[in-house]
Amino acid sequence: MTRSCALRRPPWYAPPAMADDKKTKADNLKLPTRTENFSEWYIELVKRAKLADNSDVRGSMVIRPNGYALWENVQRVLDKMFKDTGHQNAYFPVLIPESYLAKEKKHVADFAPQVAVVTHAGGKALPEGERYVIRPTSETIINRSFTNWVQSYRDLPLLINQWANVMRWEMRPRLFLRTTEFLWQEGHTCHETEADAQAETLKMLEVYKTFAQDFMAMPVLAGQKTESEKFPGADRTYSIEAMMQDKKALQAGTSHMLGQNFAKMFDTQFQGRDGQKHYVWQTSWGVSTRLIGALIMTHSDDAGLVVPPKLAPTHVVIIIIGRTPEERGPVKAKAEALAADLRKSGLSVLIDDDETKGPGFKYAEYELRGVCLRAELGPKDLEKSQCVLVRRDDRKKEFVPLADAVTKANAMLEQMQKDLYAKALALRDSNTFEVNSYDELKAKAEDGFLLAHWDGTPETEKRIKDELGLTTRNRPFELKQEPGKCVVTGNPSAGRIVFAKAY
RNA sequence: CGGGGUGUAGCGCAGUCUGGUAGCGCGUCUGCCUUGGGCGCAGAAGGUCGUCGGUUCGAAUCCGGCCACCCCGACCA
Repeated sequence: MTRSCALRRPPWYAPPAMADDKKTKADNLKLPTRTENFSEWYIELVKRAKLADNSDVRGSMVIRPNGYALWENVQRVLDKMFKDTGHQNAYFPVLIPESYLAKEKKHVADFAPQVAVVTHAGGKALPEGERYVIRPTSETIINRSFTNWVQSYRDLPLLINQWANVMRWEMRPRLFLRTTEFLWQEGHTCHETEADAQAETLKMLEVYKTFAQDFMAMPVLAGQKTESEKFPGADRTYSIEAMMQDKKALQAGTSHMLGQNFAKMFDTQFQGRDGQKHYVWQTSWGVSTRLIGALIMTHSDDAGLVVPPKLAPTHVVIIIIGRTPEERGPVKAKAEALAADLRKSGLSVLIDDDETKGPGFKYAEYELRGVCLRAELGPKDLEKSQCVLVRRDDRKKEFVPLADAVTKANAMLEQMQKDLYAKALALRDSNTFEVNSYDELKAKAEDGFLLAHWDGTPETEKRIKDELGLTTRNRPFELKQEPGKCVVTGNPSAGRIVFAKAY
């Protein structure tokens, strides 16, 4: 059928597809490169590594097992950190009476465009005033409970966290980074004094920073957000900001000092040591599945996903090599023994004994999926009592005696964790600049983090955003604050702030 | 919501200009073969060509409406 059809073509006819035939099969399977098109690389990587799919609901995504496994590891580690700092988990409803949001004027005004409203239920239109919103965040409904829970200063501090989904109607969704529905945790706490609440706000920001650096191997700048970047309803907002490989900034976590704003709206009061009624001081803080996007864009390369060992669902994959059952049998036995030993040392191990795929295919496949370490084991290795270990990030082959394999694998993973951090830090440092004039700010707009003096006014901030597409990220604690002159207006500035293109 | 683009097999695409009833690569399935960087050979399955309508003897192809998705802007963790 194919043939007769082809013959019907005029003799000079050559299907355009022929042009691509020079490409090898391997070329066709490759990802777009980061330098060619970063955003296409990202999308393709997410899909090909089977992390997530777009769903038929615009802006919503399906998180596939490979992607969800990453989130589960994020959850496992953070949940422990929260509990170690005295927090408890609870769960609050996904539907919030619309009237709750309206109680906080700034809160409702800023969230309104992003909120999905339930207008019909039980087969009927809900009357005005009895409608529900799907939570975009839970400060309001949680405060409703807190009001009942808190009676006395003895009930404080109240330290609650919830793992949940939230919904914010987004105009321009992007897998993991910005989806209409996303998974997150939101911590909500009540304190007796302003100082206590402020301390909690910074403590949790520090927890996020530690998590980002020690587990995600992602350097972050912790600091305070400006007025206009502040959370609606907070007194102060803090964030951790990371630099992706395309030099754009990504807000990876936030922590808010809420003051008494929500307490006053919901009358959350306690009887103090002085016998008088006082409003509680509150905080809230959260990180989301956006972290998975951050993880990908920080470490991955043109071959696929790279995951820091401390968050990797699979640490080692053992590839069995051999032609015949006679060859494969002993190799497989040895592989299983090795896997058992590796597992005993705390690693997650996969053995690939699929005979229908060649080793080369498997190497590429596990690189795409981000398995940290590949162990190759074949007949030649058995003769020498060795195996081949290859780190995902540098892909250098090492021949290791089987007797040392467990120790070596663990050491390599530990080194990989460190190297990933160092590499990410080097990227950030070499793309962070002090700029001292508007022209320089403009010239370097695409170049990374720009430390500039700013007069502190929302007007100037907006002008820079409108004209250059740069937003303030935060005022990092680690950045020494010395007075200077605003690069736009020349007015006095208390210190430099980070400007960058942002996700 | 504005500007641009794309809808054809599971995925990536050609075919549309010039109408004649659908093809390529990858993947999948079967058999043989192969295994240290995406093996090879042979065979097979798989598509109401986004959707609705119009023109025509005849529409993936021409005309009109609608829908969806992607990219760029406004919003954002």
